[in-house]
Amino acid sequence: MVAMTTAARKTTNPETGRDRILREAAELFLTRGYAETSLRTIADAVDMQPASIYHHFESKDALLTEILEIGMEAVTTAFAAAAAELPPNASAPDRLHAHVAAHLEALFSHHAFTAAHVTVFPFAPAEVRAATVPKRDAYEANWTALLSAIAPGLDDDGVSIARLALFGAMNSTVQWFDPANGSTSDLAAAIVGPLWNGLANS
Amino acid sequence: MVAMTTAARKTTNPETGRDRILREAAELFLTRGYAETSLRTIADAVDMQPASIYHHFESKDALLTEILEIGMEAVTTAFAAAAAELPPNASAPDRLHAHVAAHLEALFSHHAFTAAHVTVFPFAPAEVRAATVPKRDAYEANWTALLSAIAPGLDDDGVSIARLALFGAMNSTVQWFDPANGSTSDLAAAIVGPLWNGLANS
DNA sequence: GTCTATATCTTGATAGAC
DNA sequence: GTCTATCAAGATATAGAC
Repeated sequence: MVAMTTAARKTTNPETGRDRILREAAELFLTRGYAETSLRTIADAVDMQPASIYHHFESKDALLTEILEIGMEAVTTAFAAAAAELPPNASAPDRLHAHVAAHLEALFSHHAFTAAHVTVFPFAPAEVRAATVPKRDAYEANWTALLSAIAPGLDDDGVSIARLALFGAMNSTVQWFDPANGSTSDLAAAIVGPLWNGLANS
Repeated sequence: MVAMTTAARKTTNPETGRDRILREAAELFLTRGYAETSLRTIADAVDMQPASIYHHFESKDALLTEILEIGMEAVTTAFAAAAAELPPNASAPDRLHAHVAAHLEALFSHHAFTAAHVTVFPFAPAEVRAATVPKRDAYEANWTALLSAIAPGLDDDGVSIARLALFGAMNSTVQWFDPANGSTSDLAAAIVGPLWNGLANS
């Protein structure tokens, strides 16, 4: 059970059997749920026998854990990349838009992995959740810092509520937004615009 | 398999064995997930044998269907009640706050039933989802009408996105808000305030 | 690294006594 | 209306050949 980093995984092209299992399983967990998806179903999707999966992953839980970790790495990397690309003197609404767009783009480009985080995580077995919590906390801290900086009038509770409500709004998009109908950047603008200026001005 | 309305159910006090099953099952589905919760677990929670549950519900799916229906009735009733209580000349932000507060209040007072709607519905068996969709659509139409009225500057797409993002924000509260830490009305104000006036002014 | 075969357990659901 | 007893199916996981 070797735990590779995303970097190591990315240099290992092309897609291995192991990667294929991860990808198909993530897709199935996302659409059907974790407990609802059997190893037989996953095995069918990758044209293997159920037993063969155990050569790559020690258990179904370990498979889910790795999927969730990949998803959290994707949004964390996207957040850092967006910060690096912003001009130093970017305005507050521009910064907000850049990070919302980055989150949404990661949500849809690594769709199965990141979206599984949104919908599957709450019902994952306790051990699986516990293994993923530290990375989630670190990512949330990025957002707390961002919102504090751009909305200095909010107190700590206000920042918390704003962050959680914004997460709720962004993450719910996996259940209703179709990237075929527009770019994630436009979607980000449609969310950030009314949020920044207020519905009062819309 | 008699399908009672909420009204009929409410006049049938006190809590029957059947009601107890509904309540405990809703709680378990919410916290552990539907597929993750066995009938044996539900039976334990109500101090019965698994077989006894089948006297009240014809299947596990039927039990979930009824739970989801109760939840949707609760928010629909709350929306109508909030509309009825508003003065005819209430301001747009007051109307928005009243309905957000009503939704949140219903979410937490009928917590297990309405929150199950948020988290369990996406993974419910297809037949269960199909049975509940019409009531969900009707409820959503209420919000579309409300948002169109109070933010006339938004086009249809803008209204849709605003509604979905707001739903995402409101419904995510079941995963992080604790009613012991404040009233749902205050929570509604904390969400509606920045949303209405804009983060730019916060 | 993938297979066949199978062990072991848990699941939703049923039969029938009381 | 609740029970005991049980079934048939499906689950995760393992053993060992190739």
